[in-house]
Amino acid sequence: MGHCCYALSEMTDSHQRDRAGKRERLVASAGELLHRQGVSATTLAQVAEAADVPPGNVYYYFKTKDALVRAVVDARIDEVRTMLGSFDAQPDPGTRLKALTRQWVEMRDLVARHGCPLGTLCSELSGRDDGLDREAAKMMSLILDWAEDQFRQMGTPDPRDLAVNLFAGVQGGALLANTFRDPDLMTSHVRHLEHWIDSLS
Amino acid sequence: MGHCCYALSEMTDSHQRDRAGKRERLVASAGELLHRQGVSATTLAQVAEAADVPPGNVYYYFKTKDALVRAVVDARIDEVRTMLGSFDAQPDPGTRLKALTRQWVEMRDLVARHGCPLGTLCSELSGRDDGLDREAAKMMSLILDWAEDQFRQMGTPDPRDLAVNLFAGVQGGALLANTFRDPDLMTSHVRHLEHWIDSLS
DNA sequence: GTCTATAACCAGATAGAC
DNA sequence: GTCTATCTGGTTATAGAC
Repeated sequence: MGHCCYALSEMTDSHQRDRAGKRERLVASAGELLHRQGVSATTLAQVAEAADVPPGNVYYYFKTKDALVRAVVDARIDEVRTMLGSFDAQPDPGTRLKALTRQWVEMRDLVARHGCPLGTLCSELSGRDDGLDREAAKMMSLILDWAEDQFRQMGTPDPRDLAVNLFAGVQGGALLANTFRDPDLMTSHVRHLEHWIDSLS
Repeated sequence: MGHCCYALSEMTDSHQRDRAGKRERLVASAGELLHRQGVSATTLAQVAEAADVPPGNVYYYFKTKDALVRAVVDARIDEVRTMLGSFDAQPDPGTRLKALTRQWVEMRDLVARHGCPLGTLCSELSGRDDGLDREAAKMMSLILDWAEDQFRQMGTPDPRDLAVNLFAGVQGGALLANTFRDPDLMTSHVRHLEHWIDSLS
């Protein structure tokens, strides 16, 4: 997340460097294209070309298109975990919560162009018969549970409702920033949310 | 909007009853399918079948698929206008704003299943080279401008920011309700927003 | 184990029949 | 004026070549 939104974990086994390299390039390219164009509008040929992999060759690395999408979602889940973990360095829950919302300010240009990478995925994957919608929901659950915990540490009543309120604000702000292609909308809206956080302590 | 979310304006010319009837049935069916499945995942064959029109025949009524999508967006814009107009009956701006948010509570089941009919459209149509993204943005502009005006009537400072804050909350709540398939999330979140509105006056 | 040629299918769009 | 048979292109997926 954050500056390096489409980043993925480093490869570990140098024996399988090329293979893993291609696989990861495919997931990275797919993640970017899924964000920019949506899931069903993105073709495997586009993903292959963006990853510099021969077209049609995608099926060697992923049994089906859905499997590739699933890999993208799982990568996002990892990114969310890493992001939340990085906030532990902050001294108090209010500062940690503002470190969360600041992420969306930092990727405001990306958000204005293509929407929140998490929100658009959840929106498009919602209501699928396979488990992909639930997988996408995990991204949001991680954040909501984490935020709820922060509010609880602040000693506020109804920490879950506050977490939902905060993150709904972030997601709704991202949607409007995208709709109006206006990164500044994201910035000023998050400022509003941060003032709200400060008002609670 | 509201209870009859996919409703369209009545036909006017009984001479063209069948023709207009089919055209409107196509727009209504398309609107529902676009909401349920998304734009690019919806095929014209599905729309034709849902509207009980011969497949392939869609092109007699709409030059292209984009033209059909545009007709759906325009119909939504009209629905938004009608909805906002219906709130004029309310006595004061605070009550009018709560009448707005109440709409999303009333369609909470629809929202939980397929997302906000306005938000998902804007999300998917954003960043298109044709003017469809701007057309979709009009739906949101109408609501934001109207809400801004209500806040201004309440005499609050920064009415535009408050309008954005309110509607971002609604849209974000809809996204989370959809992600977790939980209509109650929409209900309780809107209650939170309504308390916030009350706290301003 | 890695990749390519091709199959099978389905989309949007059109020419022309009624 | 209304509708249908068909075409073209592109997509997912696979069988089999290297």
